[in-house]
Amino acid sequence: MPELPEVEVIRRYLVPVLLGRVIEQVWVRSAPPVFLTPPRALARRLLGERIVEVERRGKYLLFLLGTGPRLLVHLGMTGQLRLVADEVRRASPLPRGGPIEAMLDRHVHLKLRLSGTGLALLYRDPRRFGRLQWLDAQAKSRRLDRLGPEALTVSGRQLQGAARGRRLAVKSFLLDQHALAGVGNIYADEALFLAKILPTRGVQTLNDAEWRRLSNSLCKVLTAAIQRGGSSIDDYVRPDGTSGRYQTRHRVYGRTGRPCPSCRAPVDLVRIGQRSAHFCSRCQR
DNA sequence: CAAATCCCCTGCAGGC
DNA sequence: TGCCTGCAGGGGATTT
Repeated sequence: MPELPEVEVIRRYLVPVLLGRVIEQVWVRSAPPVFLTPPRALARRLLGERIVEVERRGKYLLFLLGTGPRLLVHLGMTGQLRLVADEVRRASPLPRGGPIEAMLDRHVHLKLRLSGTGLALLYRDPRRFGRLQWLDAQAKSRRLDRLGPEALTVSGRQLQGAARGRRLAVKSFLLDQHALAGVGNIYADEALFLAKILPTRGVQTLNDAEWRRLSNSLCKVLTAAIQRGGSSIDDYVRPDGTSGRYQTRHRVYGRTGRPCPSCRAPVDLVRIGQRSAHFCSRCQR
């Protein structure tokens, strides 16, 4: 689900709430394969740590802890980080089916109680494609080290360099996190539309100007999406449960058969590398 | 080495 | 109403 804009929106929301807070209680549900670090060991290590920074790399979030280690979080397709009131309500049970009760369902895998806030941070993930990992103070992470440059700030030259010697569709290239970090299916389609480049084009066929247009389009689309709180299609919500508003601005993603916002021709759909690609065959070349 | 394929999961929409 | 199929924002391991 979440691509770079959604992860960044979550990060910015969490920073003012979490920084300086101590994790004073940890609850885990052992549901493989979410826990790259065994859940009980993860809980033991998180307890008592102070959160000193929250960083993002590609689609990963890193919670930096006071004694040096980090908690690495990837949200997969349906992962959510939610802030909820962590009160004990014995006298008045929660209303059935209410939003808070929904947050305490079987899909919650981790709950961190935050000092001085009355809040808990929940990790919830129905499909369990997300991952949680403890990284020791000096430990290197192969997952992080192998990521390509950040899509938000990548240059045309960098993109071109990463594609050198490769032969694959430009759409597949944008989705390869080792080539470029942060882009997923929505923003790959949107950026290619803005750059007027067909998703099926081989990377070896793009010229300098096209690589430049692509990097500019990536920056433009990702920035606009962050500004509007990300794209809420199905599961994605911000930590307070509210939806993003960029999904209404999608030009081609999820708009198969509907008019291209630029030329009114119907938006096309093809499969590229097992994933759907939306595009306008008139505007994109 | 690079690229294609399969698989991990749940939930939902659409067809019958 | 139920059952079936296909599809979904990700990415890793395995195969070719």
